[in-house]
Amino acid sequence: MITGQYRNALDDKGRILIPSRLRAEVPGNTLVITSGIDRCLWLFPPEEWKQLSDKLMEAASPFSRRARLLQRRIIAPAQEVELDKAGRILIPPSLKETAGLKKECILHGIKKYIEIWDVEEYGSYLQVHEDEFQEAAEELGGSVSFF
Amino acid sequence: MITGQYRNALDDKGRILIPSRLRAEVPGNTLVITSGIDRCLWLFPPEEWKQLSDKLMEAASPFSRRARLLQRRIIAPAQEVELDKAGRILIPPSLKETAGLKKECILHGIKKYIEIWDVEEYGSYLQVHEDEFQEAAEELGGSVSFF
DNA sequence: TATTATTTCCCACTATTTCCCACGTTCTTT
DNA sequence: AAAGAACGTGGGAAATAGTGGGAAATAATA
Repeated sequence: MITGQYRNALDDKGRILIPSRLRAEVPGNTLVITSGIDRCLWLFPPEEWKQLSDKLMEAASPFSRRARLLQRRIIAPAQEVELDKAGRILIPPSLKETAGLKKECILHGIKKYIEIWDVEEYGSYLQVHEDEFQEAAEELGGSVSFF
Repeated sequence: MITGQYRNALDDKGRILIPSRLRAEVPGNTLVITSGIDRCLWLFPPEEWKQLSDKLMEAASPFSRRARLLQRRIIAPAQEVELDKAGRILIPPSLKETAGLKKECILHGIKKYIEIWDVEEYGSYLQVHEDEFQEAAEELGGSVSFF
């Protein structure tokens, strides 16, 4: 169960350290990186990736415009990456660009996968969606309670 | 039943003491800390956290915009923290920042979880929401009575 | 084929985290 | 009131995390 939010930097070679707390939750030393929804990258343990991509493909005949779109956005950009001895991965340049990563990044775990954001992109994402978040939380008030 | 309001200070290393009265109500010596709604942090006993986060994840595919937002705001920042021998926890830097904690903090128990606020943030929160509080209290007047 | 550029692997340094201990203050008990 | 226990705070040292950079290996270009 991967959670926790961290701030690390891309170095000049395009490498970034996966925070050790997150790393500890990842089996093996390879991950699948791909373009996420919203301006970020998604990192999956190979197992999780297999499940997700299989599901995406099932629902997805190449004759459906939407399916093709999903496949192209999520599946096509996926690459396997290895953790080096220091626990870093090399971000493929094309993905670095699509996510708008510059130097300072936010990494966080969402239970089953890890997201990587540019710090500023994430800041403005949160800002733009603040009202929507408050609404969503308010709605939860009706169905989720602690007791 | 965790209740009571206390004022403790973060030290230079980002540690804060959980007041012993609150600590006494916590089973074990680990808590889950995450970003709350409004500018504060929430501390849950692992059990409670599991329940809450499972509920949040239920309705939550990464392909729903609203679900992603909730996951990013509530689930992603969550981290397990251990109480040290003195009964303190280390506030992860990213959370310290999101909650705007400086030094003096308010800790209070709300039945099943603990909130941590920066003293000043909390003061202005109360001020800003005073009217709304009065209204809410008024509404309750119709349905809740002490006897 | 020689030369240059890029990638991969490894090592090293610094900052942060973790673990432990210590001290003054406050509360409780006798 | 005195003594002891527990509470709240601080800090030092060892271990680990995070970052940078050089050299070897591979790929690209002329």
